[in-house]
Amino acid sequence: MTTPSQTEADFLAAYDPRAFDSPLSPVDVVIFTLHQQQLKVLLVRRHNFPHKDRWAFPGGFVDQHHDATLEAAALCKLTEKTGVTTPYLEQWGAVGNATRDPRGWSITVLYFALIPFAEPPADSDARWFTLDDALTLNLAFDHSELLPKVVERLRSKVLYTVMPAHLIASPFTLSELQRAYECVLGRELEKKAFRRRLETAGVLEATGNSTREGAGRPAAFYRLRPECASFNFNRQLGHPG
Amino acid sequence: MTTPSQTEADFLAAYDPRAFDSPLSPVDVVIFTLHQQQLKVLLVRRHNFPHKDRWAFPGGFVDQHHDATLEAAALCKLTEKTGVTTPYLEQWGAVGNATRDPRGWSITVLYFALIPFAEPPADSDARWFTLDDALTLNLAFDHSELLPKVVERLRSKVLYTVMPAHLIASPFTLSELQRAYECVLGRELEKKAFRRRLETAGVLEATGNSTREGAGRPAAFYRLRPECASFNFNRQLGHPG
DNA sequence: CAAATAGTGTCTGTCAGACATTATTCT
DNA sequence: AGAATAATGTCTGACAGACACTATTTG
Repeated sequence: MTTPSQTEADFLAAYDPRAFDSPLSPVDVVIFTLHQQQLKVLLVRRHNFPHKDRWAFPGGFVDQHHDATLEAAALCKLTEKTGVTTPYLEQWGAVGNATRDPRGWSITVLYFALIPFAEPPADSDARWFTLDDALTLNLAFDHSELLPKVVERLRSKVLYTVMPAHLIASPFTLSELQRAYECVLGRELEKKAFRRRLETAGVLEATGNSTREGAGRPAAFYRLRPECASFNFNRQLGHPG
Repeated sequence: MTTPSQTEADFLAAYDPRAFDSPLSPVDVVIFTLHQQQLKVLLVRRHNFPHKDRWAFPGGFVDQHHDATLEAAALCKLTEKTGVTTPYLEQWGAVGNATRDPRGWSITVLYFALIPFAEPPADSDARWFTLDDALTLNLAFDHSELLPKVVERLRSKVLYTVMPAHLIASPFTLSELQRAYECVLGRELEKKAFRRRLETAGVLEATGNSTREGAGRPAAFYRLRPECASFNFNRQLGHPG
């Protein structure tokens, strides 16, 4: 294969990418939002084989000519299904084995995204499911196995980040943000401790206005400082009780 | 492509994996150890194009017939270069773009491993480099860009895990473990706080014996409880000062 | 006024940082 | 004894949990 006098340029000129079987390499995005006090996941119904007509994460193959990077490919899948262009987007990891896709060895790179609620575009094949419903569906490929793992990451990171701020519309009140944390964690938080933590971290900034929305004292509006989008606290929120 | 009456079985029977260009999909492993109070990285010299003769992380393509999973493929690369069969092995993530490999679109799945020091097998093309040296080399592919990112993950996880225990031979003394933390972090830790933290977490177990190694009072030996290999503390070690 | 929601005061417990002190070995 | 290393005692400060309290709005 490599002769003694061959140069790198010779090698590349002669290189045929189809000479070897490469695994399939899809990119999938688990998109979360919060709506009506419930954590929801966006799923699309598959129109093609394999697993035609089953629900799945938005995703697909990298377009080698149009996508410059993996992250760009993931963002593209997300924007296509939601219209959102600047989500919180994080790579969960890669999952690869011989059995997850009936077509053969497949390595998916899984991302997850957090966006404020919006109805999918009218022409879309995508639908929001509550997390509980999504967990009971028999999703395409190994997506039913992956979903709980992605949720686990989300729940564990919520204990030391401001991730729930990305699930709601900005600006928001502290009570709204606290409810977002509570929906993700599935338990209540102490109001005072919650506010003190955000206050001393300095991750939020007040926006001049107040709301009134019905009864009660109006709340101040805040937004996440953009440079704090991935802020990490030194301590985790404590365990319940 | 999909006709109305086609079944999943028909589809799979007709499916040709080579009909589409798949990106290249290597698996690479960044292997760390601790030797002579220094954090070291294992690199191999490339014998083939591209980037012949440059140093690189151990890695290569998945063997679709012999590797059942991505993790098995990573473990296989590691064992081949070090002889170690049960390292601490964690996926760092996937990196994919059109430019990282001159042969074309390539998605690497990057793992990192922590092992107690051992010389590479005699017939091996692998060599330990101090981290500082490795960071100055011009490595193959984008490995010089990736190395600092992997190190960043290591350093940040050391603040709330027992990862350095995997870098040293077991059993170990508390002083040895503390030195391992200090080598990774590049700063000194408070002895009492360090011990109290491990004590109250209950992640170590004493092994009956004591050592003497030269001067001073002999220290007790401990090993990491296997079920605590991925233990997470609720609080991070504080920032220096 | 009462109900509802926003926001604060303050006590307690946990645990990391700092550093002084004691313990056990060797030469 | 003195040097070297291991191990402990204990004070302080940061910050989370708990919960009672005050503040501001609408009806």
